[in-house]
Amino acid sequence: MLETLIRKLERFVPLSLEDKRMLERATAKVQQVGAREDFICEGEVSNDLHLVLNGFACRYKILRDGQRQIMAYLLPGDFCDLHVTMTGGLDHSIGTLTACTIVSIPRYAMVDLTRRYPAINRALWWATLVDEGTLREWVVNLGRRPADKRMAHLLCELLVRLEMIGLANGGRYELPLKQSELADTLGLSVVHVNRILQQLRRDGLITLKRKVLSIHDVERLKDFAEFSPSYLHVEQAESDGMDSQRAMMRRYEAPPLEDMRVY
Amino acid sequence: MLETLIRKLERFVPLSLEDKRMLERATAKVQQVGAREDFICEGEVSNDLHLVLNGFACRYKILRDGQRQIMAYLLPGDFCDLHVTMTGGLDHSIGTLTACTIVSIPRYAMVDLTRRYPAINRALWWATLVDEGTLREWVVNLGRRPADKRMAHLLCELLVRLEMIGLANGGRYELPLKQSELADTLGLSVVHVNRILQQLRRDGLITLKRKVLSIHDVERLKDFAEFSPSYLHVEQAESDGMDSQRAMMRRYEAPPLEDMRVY
DNA sequence: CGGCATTTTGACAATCGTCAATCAGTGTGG
DNA sequence: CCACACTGATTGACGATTGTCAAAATGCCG
Repeated sequence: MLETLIRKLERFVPLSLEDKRMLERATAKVQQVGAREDFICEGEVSNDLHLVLNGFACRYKILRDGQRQIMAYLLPGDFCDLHVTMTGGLDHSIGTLTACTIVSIPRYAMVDLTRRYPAINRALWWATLVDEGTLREWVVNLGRRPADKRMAHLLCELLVRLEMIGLANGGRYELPLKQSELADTLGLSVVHVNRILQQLRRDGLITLKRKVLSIHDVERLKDFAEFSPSYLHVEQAESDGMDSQRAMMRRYEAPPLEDMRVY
Repeated sequence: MLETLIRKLERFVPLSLEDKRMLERATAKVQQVGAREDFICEGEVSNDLHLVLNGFACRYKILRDGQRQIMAYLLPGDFCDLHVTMTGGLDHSIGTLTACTIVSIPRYAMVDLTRRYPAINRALWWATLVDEGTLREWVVNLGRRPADKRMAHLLCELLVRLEMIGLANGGRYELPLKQSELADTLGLSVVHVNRILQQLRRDGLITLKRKVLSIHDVERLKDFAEFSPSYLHVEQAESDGMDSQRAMMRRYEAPPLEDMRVY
């Protein structure tokens, strides 16, 4: 059931069969949520953590005047509210963008797992740090890039993230977002998003039709957006001839401290 | 030496004398860094973590065209690069804004501490989650607030953070930043920052002279900025008549899971 | 009193937002 | 199959916010 999560975690830290078995066993309820529904609301207290199995969800906040800002996209394999384990409550809402499959994991199960299985502990740490790096990148994007590069950067990030979970290929992926949702992500108006998309199309950088995005020349778009995927900690295991097992070990050894359980 | 850090951590999790003693013992080198110097550079690998003891520092990134975006302010008691413990490298730079005192803590010492002292583990987790919450708030600020509210929000955040470490009082604190640094934080131009500050002064919200900021009516500014400090997890221990010991316990018990070691 | 960094101003331009209308796609019921 | 309604995308005209450039004023330090 949790293949996507496990595959993601194994990008960071190798997990034993036991680790994986225990993770699988922690899942409680699986629920289907329709498109554009909130499934965790601000202030709500829950004894479960949530994980996206399928579909696009997002973390967002609504301001007094009704404006919305999306703070994160939650893709298959992403935790929605891992931090609630410690803080006990959310100061924002989480809703779906498309229909989603959401797994609940009881808080106590997660606490237990992280206490007893150091590799899981480490892996979840990595996942959190990647989220934090992504937030930093969004700050740069919102603060200092003009609308067109901002959009391009987002499209590049989604490309890389979706590639990692097998949902993008050859610069092509399904982008099930409305322009108003892109606007709420990039801090722009819908109208401007529309114009920017058309500009990117005119410039031959992308095709976006019927919710399918095609990036014509990925390198060109990345260069235009000044996109560097390092913050996502992608490591293309096979690309330099290593078999994936060895690649994984090398990755793990990089910080030269055995059994590094931090926090 | 680490009073500021310890006081901050104790806001989240009570620490035993032993915990505190071990933390103190972990410190290695203490260095003085002049104003506006980089002390950790992008890509640089170090076996030490860094903690601000004194002064203002920041995390930032420079774009191709020379623009800078500040992604975080690092105040006394804040870790600069806790996440390097896992990822082993930084994808951005860290520099001082004022002269700073910086403590180095060997990575291995930190790993050891977090493995052997669950309370320290928990406390550092909290600190990280607060940082993440702050980043989310900055995304909202940059994405959806106009320049004046954006500035007001930043000033409120700094007020609360500085109050927590005893560097602000009665809506008044030393703000040693140049307007160009505020601009690089808020994603604005220097000229616009200048005009916004004048507007806030004209509106009677603030006084800012010789690097000292006075907020005339804190509630009014917070309301204007739509600032809610929940993401900073401030809890005013004494304000409702509890003694601080009890307040701390209550805080700790809030998520009702004993010995919660997460991650 | 210089000399330099920083703040402040004004004039102007670019980016981006708002409003309102039109167009296109999709699904429904007759 | 077509009329209809609805949502989302697109367009044009216009306005507001914010940026750029260059100069002047102020503050700070030796």
